[in-house]
Amino acid sequence: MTTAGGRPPRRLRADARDNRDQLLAAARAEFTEQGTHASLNKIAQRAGVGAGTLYRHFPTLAALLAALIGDDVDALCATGRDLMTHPDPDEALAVWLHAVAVHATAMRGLVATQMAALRDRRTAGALAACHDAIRAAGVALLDRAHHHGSAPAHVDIADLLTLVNAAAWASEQAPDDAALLARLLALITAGLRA
Amino acid sequence: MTTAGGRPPRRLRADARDNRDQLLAAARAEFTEQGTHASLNKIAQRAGVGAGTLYRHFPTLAALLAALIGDDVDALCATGRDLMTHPDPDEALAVWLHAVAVHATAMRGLVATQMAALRDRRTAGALAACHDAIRAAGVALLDRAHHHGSAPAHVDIADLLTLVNAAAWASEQAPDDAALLARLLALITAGLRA
DNA sequence: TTGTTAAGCGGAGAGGTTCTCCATATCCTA
DNA sequence: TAGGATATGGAGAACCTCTCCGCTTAACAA
Repeated sequence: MTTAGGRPPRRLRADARDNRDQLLAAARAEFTEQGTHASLNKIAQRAGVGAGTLYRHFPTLAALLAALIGDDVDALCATGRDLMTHPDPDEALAVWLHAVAVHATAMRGLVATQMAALRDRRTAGALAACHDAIRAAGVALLDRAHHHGSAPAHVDIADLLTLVNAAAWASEQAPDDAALLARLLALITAGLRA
Repeated sequence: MTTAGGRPPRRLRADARDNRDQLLAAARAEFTEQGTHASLNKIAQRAGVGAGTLYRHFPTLAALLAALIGDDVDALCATGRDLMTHPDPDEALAVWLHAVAVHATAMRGLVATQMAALRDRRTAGALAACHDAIRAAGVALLDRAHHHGSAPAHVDIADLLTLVNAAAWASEQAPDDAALLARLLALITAGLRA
């Protein structure tokens, strides 16, 4: 909750803090049901607050998302640290990439919204912190695989993560092909062992 | 223009045909400027017709897109046929995949809209024909690479194309990194030679 | 306890979108 | 040229996002 998560501002009035929590809960519920295309209006309504309140707490969709996925991101980084002691560096990397992809598909539309948000000057900050945390974890695993002799030297972790996210996005578009994500990741990791 | 393109219906009244052409031209212009998030209202306005007319000719965004990209798809298939005589099967496949990706990024948002449309029962038909045509061209090239001994046997062309489209989508999200697409495709094709 | 005040609230409203409906206008054929 | 089939357009319904600002209320000092 502390490394990458969207921290609430310095000090919040008690009622404001309650509303913020209500909003996060409502958003999580609504996103789970509708994907990130859920209406922000409806989230405010579900939380029992006015639209203005939502927009004051979370000026953009990305800010809301960042607050929501912060914990997941921290968990992902912890998993990465654990995997550093895994006996097989190749498998460690593969397992972690899979975890990244699964996280990305936690809510329908998450990947796309994140990618879009990273491009948007207004909102890049909130999500960029999450991204950086993940990249840092990934670079360690990739380095280890490289020194182990299996991964090629010229692979950029940012590119690799981008491709993994893209695969997650694609698998999200085909919800009735549950095995697609695994097949796409296999295609990708095959390249790493080349 | 004949294989996969969105053919106009059987017989069209002369004025209707004119309007249809106006709409396609306006859509192409608007999509080029704004990406596929362009407002359909504005397209109708630009074409000088009412919104109702647009929706009668193209009930959905996907139908409009299918009519627009039909020619591109045919060109892609022709390129595929040409590449069948290329001396190096590996390179032929790589070149063709690159062409597929470039086609997919011709208009911002094209890939995402297509992918989404393929999932939508109302609109799957129009674009599925395009997809099938491309897949047919790809399977020939992949087969050839496989018999040449380079591509692994278990690769599904549909998965490969999905991954290539996903890469195209990702590179579209990062418009200021012009080389990203090439790097992602390199990552993918490295896996094919594994 | 009570008064002051800044923080926070909510919802109407501006301006955008998609998509439908059907009275009207236009083409085409006999 | 007349009449029926076909196509039109734009107002309107129902959504969306995001802003503004008068009102409410928590928090703190006296």
